[in-house]
Amino acid sequence: MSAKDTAIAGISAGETEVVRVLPAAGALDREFDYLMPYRLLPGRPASVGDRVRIPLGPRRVGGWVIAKPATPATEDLKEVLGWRGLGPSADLVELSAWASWRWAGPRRLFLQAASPPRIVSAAESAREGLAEEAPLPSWAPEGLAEAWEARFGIIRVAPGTGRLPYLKAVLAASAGQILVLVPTEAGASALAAGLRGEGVSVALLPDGWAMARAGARVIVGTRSAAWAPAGQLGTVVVLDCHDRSWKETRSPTWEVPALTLERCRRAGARWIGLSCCPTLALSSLVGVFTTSRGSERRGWAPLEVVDMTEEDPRNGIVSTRLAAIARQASAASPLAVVYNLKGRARLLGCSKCKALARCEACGAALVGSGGDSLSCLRCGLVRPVVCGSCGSTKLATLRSGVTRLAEQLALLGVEVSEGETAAPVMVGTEALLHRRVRASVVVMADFDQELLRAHFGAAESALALLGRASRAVGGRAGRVVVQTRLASHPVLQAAMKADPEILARSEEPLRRQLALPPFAALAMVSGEHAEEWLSPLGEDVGGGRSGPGRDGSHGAVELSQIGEGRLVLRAGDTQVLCDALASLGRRPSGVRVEVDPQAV
DNA sequence: CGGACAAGCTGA
DNA sequence: CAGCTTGTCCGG
Repeated sequence: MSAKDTAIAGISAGETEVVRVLPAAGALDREFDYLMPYRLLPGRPASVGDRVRIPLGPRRVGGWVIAKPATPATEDLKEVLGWRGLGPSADLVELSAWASWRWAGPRRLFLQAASPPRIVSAAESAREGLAEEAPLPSWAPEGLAEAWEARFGIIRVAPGTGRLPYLKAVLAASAGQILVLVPTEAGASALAAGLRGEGVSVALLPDGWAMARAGARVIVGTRSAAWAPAGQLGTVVVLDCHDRSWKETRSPTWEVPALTLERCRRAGARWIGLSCCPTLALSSLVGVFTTSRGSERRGWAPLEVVDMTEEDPRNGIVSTRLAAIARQASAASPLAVVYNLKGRARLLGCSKCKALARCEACGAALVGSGGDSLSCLRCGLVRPVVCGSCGSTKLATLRSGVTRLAEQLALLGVEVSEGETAAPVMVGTEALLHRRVRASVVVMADFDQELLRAHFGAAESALALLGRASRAVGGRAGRVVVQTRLASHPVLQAAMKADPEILARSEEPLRRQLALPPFAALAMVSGEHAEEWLSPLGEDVGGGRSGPGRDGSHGAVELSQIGEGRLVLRAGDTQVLCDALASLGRRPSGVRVEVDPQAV
């Protein structure tokens, strides 16, 4: 008998508990019951969320305790092999089940996101006295009082509005822990540093997992931090809650705003989103509270529209206006030119027979790779510059890439850097704006590419991009120049008048008419056996015929084919959509489901 | 998922 | 009929 055999809180020596475990291995989304021997426990009973190692058939795999059933599923139970540290708290284990329904994905992936990056045996004991709720201070910045009162709210702020005042006011008033989610890692660590400077204890995820679990007052992180351990969650703040990076692009395609809203509902916590251009989808879930017209106007940079329909076509992408702006740029007043096509020449055509330069192997467009060869970005084929149809060696650039643009600007005699943030003139893709570039002027070289994207969220993304550009130039103090053939597009009107509502008003009827979110819930299902897997939902796939469920339990869903092996499932709301997906049996590997797809 | 095992195919 | 592939089922 070792010292460990003495009784521990909740269990006496010799007794064992039954734990229900979800294995971490593979695509096995099933749970199994085991005996948890007390000798393996860390001086307390097993908790829901604990990580354990279990025998599964001939294998030994990791897993999570997801319940402690009073009566096991079978008589004959095997023993847990070992206790492997703390995992998600019980409320997050429950939330993982919800997320698995909501985004039709395996639960283990959500539990993984909610687990510490390394084994944590015990939460650090730095627990502070948790704050009580206090009234919002009188100096709280605009919009916060209304959102605070509503408990769930988006505050529509101008681009580049300082976040620290909002966070300090939340810190003064919020009970419990405050979870702050920032779109980029750089932004998260900068914010954590800023708050620490104010003397606040901050856990920066993922490394600060144990500290968050131990009760840090503020938890800061990026997407996966939505799953941060916070036993006493008081408020969640999502910065730039419209940002596309809040959506996980790999399946399951969960997203931070919807997940944290559900988390707050369950925890009785507040949810505050900050955004310069709230999306329709999110505005349909939470109220939007505006700030004054004056402060919004100060944050949006003056917008200059260069109408490319009036431009000499021989100038290509470098309009007379862009050339003039580039010549004026200096180290003290830098220019950033944003162009979303990489490389040198993205679309080539034969000057003689007008045929497009396409890859013989796969049919994709061939791009110029600098010297005297063409290459295919899809399959990697490289071949000399010769027209595939007539053999001519004279090809014309129909659409040039960012490198070509940089070369053209350099011809004007200005110092140009590509992708860097150094020279008076910087040329790069959208990524340039993500890197917190400082510029006096930002030129969007071909904004029509953003406006004309075939996705229903294209216009909203385009406005978000202008918001980012406004932030880069410091709002009113700078300038954003847009080259376009769609000079009166509502996105441009909205940015020009510093009023995102203008875009919302034009988008809403379109979305309603086309039954797109937020007026319908969509899921894209793709892969070889997609149609077969979906067949219980309706007979006719392809014609867009609706097929109510056999038992009628999940209401009407509609299935339509949008491409080779790509189907869209449409329902009146998320509940109906997710119930329909959940009613289907095990998904064959290779069938991919994307709930709330961006691109339809 | 990954292993176990059964059923089906092949070649001598 | 051994040896191999392919498919289906199971795990507590």
